[in-house]
Amino acid sequence: MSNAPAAKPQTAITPTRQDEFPEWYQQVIKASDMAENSEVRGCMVIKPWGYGIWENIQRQLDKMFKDTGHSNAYFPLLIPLSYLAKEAAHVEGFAKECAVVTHHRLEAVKQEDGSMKMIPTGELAEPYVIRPTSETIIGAAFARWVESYRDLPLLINQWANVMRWEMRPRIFLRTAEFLWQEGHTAHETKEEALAETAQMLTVYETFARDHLALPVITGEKSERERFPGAESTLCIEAMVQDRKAIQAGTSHFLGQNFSTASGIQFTGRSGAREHAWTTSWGVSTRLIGTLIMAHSDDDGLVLPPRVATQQIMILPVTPKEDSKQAVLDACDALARELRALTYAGEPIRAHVDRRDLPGGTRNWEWIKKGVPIRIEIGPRDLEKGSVAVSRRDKGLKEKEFIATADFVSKAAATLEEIQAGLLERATVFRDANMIRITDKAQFEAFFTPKNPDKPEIHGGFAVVDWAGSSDDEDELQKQLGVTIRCLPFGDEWKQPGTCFLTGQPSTQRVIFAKAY
RNA sequence: CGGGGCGUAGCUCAGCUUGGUAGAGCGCUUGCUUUGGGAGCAAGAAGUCGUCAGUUCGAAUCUGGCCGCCCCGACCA
Repeated sequence: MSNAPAAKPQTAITPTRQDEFPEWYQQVIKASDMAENSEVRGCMVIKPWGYGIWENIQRQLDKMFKDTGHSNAYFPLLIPLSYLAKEAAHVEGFAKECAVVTHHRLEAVKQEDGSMKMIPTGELAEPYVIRPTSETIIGAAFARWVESYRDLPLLINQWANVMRWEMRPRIFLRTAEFLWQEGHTAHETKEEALAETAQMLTVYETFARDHLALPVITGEKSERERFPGAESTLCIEAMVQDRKAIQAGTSHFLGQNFSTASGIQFTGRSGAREHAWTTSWGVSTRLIGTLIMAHSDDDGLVLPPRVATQQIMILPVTPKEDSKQAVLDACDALARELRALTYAGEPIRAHVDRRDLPGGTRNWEWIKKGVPIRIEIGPRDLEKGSVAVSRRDKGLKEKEFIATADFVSKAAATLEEIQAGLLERATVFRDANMIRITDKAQFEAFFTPKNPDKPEIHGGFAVVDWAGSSDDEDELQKQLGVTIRCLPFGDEWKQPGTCFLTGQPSTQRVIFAKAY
C-alpha cells in the first residue's frame, strides 16, 4: 500500500482547466474535432463539427439582422491601398496588420535541379490590401448609393472573411484570417445612428444570452480600447472560466468620420448637402472560442443546444446480430420523429451514429464533442419501449431510462432546460468573480496571481469607481496587465464615488480585467 | 521585430553527446474474440530523419547557411 495521495479522477482532457487553461483550450478543440491549425501560419481549418456551430450562429443572427431591417450584400476582398489612408485614426489602427497584394501573375521558372519555381510578376500599379475590415470600401459604395435623405437609412450587413496579420494566433480567438459579419449603416441624423449602434448592441446581447448562454456585460469602451476611427465603441464583454474578459461583439458609432472620408453625402430635407452618420458592428468566429472557454469542462466541449451542430445523438447498442437491424430501425425512426419537432423555432438536429465502434469509445467521442443529449437504444430498451438518456450538463455516469414517447414529447423542453442551465451556471460564475474594489492595494492583490507559476489564475472582473485618465489606464496595464473592459450601462453603474486610483470624485463605475 | 526552444511515421516523442543504413507508444488497416461504458489478442501498412551545402569510406547523428514551427515580450475581434 502506498501513502500517495489519491489519484485525480481521470478526465478526457489533459491538462485540466485548473492545471493549464490555455493548453486545456487547445486540447478541447482537438478532442472535439472542431478545427485545426493549417499549413498557412495563423490560419485555421474549421472542421465540420466547428463549422456547424458557425452555421447555426450565422443563421440565427442573420434572422435577427433581417428582423431589424437589414439586408445582406457582398463587397470585395481587396481594398485599394489608398482607401485605407482616407481616415487617419483608421489607418493607424490597422496599418501594422495588413496583408498586401502587389502582383497579379505568376511565372513558372525551371530550376537547375529540374523543379519549378513560381515567381510573381505583373506588379500592380496600386497594390491592394486584403480587407482587415470594410469601412473604407463600403464607404465608397455608400457614397455612390446615397444621394438624398430618402435613400437613408441604408442598412447593410456582410458575411465575410477578413485578414489581420496577427503575431500570435490562437485558434478561434485570434487568427490571421477569420470569419465574421460586419454591419454597415448610414443615417440621416446623429440620433438615428446612435440608436442603431445601441440597437445592434442589444441584438448581440440578446443573441449571446439566449443562444450562446453567455451572460454579457454591455457598455462602452474607454478611449484607448475604441475602434480606430470610431466616435464611440459599444461592446458586449463576457467572462470565461479562467476569469479573463473577452470582447464578444462590438458596435461602433462612427459619427461623420467615415462619411467625410468617403464622401457619403446627401441632400437633406432643407436642400442642403449633408454628411451621413454611419455605424458599423460585428461579431466573429471568436464567439466559438468564447463558447468553448465559457462552458466546456475537463471532459471536453459543452455546447449550448441552440447552436450545437447536433443536439441529440442517437447511439445504437447492438450486442447481438439478430437484434441489430431492429435496433438500427428504431434509432432511425426516433431520429425522424425528433427531426419533425422544433426547438427554439428550428427543427431539432438529431443524428444516428451508426459507426461500428466499441460502445464506450463512441460514447466518449460524443462527450468530448459536447453534444447536449445522448440517447442509447439497445435490445432491452426495444423490449421495454424506452431509451437511455444522458445529458452533457449532468454527470457522465448519469443515465435515465425514459419511455420513448415521453422522451420525444419532452425533447424540446429538455434542450431548453440544458440551455437555461448553462446560462445559469455561467451567470453564477461570472457574478461570483465580479468583485467591488475600492482601493489600490486590494486591486493589486486581486490581480496578482497567488501562484506565480500559474499566472493565468487570477482575480476576475474588478468593479471600481473610476476618474482616471488614459495614461492611468496605460500604467495599470503595464503594472498588472489589466485594462478597462468597459464602462457598463445601467443606473447601478453610474453611482457617484471616489476613484480607487486617483482619489478624485467619480461618476462612473468601470470593469477592469485581464483580457483576451 | 527582440529573447528562448524545437524540426525523426498521421500524433506525441526516443535515438544524436561517442557517425555504421530507422525505433516506441498512441492512431490507422485486416482477422478473430468482444460489446449497456474510453476493449483483448494476432498480423500489417506507414518516415528521401525540415532543407541546402560541407566534413567523411559512411551523416538522423558533426559543421555552416536557409526555411518553418512553438513559447515569452510588443500588437490585437
